[in-house]
Amino acid sequence: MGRRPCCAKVGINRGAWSAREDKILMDYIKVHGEGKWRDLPERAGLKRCGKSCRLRWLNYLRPDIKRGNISVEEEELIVRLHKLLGNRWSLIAGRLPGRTDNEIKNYWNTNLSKRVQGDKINDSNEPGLGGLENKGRKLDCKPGIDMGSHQVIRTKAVGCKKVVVPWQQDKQMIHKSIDPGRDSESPCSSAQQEDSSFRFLTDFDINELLISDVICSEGHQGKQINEWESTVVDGEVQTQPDFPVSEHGAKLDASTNEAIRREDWRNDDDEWVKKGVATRSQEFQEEEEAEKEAEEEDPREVKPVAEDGSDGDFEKIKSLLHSHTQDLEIIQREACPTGQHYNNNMSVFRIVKMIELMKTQDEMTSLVSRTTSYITQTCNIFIDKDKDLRPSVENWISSSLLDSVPA
DNA sequence: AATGGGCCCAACCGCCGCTAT
DNA sequence: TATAGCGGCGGTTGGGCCCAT
Repeated sequence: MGRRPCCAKVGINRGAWSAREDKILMDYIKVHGEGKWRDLPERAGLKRCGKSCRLRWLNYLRPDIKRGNISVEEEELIVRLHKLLGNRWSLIAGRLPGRTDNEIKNYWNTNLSKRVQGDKINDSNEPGLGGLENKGRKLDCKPGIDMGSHQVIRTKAVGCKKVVVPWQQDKQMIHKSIDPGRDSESPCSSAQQEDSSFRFLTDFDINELLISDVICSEGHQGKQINEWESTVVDGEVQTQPDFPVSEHGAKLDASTNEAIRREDWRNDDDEWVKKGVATRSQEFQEEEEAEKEAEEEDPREVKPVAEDGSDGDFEKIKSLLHSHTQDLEIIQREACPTGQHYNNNMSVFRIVKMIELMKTQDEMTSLVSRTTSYITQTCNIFIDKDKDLRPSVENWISSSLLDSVPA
């Protein structure tokens, strides 16, 4: 299956943009906004390829682009993010407001990569950025950050094959499912798994998400899991009264540094898993007890509709979900300073990407735990009570999410 | 002053993921 | 389910500039 070229090659201007072309493009975008790049040249009267217009706008004409030299602080951040993420320039650029991926890529290739190389050769015995100099400047880098060899975090969509989300009555299974060292066998009965209307909430292996996707995913091929994704996104933001969404922006840098500092879980997956097995069993027991206590007092706890036979909790659930889909907007806004919004079909893996720099692994584990718990809790209400009502709730969850996510 | 080499960076190219149909 | 199309990403290119000879 061939792809037609993005534009006709004949009659198209190439090379450097003239001031007049820039003005036409800026004026057009000012009126019509970004997007529809393919049609833009014709509509705007530009003899340019749509992709060329997009690039010109994103890398040069955008009003929020920061001009001037890259500061020492920015440079250090680039180095550290590159250590963490590898050549994923757009992600790195997302952490440097006003800087474009192209600019950072160029800066890396022309300045930093050589110095990193030199650092590896000349300074192999000394940890840190000892050999990293920039026109007389020396980066003030924290000890323990090795410029040379590193293992980057690679996020990748993970195919969801297994069912691990447990039923309400066996809450301990929730913890089992997120513990990398424990048995990942599905706690759900086959009959429950076959319930197609519920499957979109359960077709998900948290073990894979945690180990392969969050920590260092490799060898997995993504696939679309839109229905489930929406729900988990919903759960992700809605299930955590202790999740300080409004403070995320302020915590971005601190959490990034923290993520980089935590060499222990990045350098060796197996080692991390071992550590996790050793320490998490006890942690989860403690968390479980704490949760039990908290649940008894939590006014937001949603009781099964079956208890009093009314549907009143449906409205309560709707209200909770709605309030947290608003939180999702905040997360998006603060996690995407470049304005690069994710589109309506929010996937959990995109969310993971967004927050991977903001959250440590432990936070992530806790996040998935709460998400799983909430989804399970919510669904059981309808499984227990009213099979006819459940699809409408599922639909409502999906549609309300779509409404709440900025285009 | 002419020339050649190196550097910088805007722009291009090709591929890929996602979405709509 | 298959396919077409769009937007985005990362690697590469090449023109212009600077500097040493």
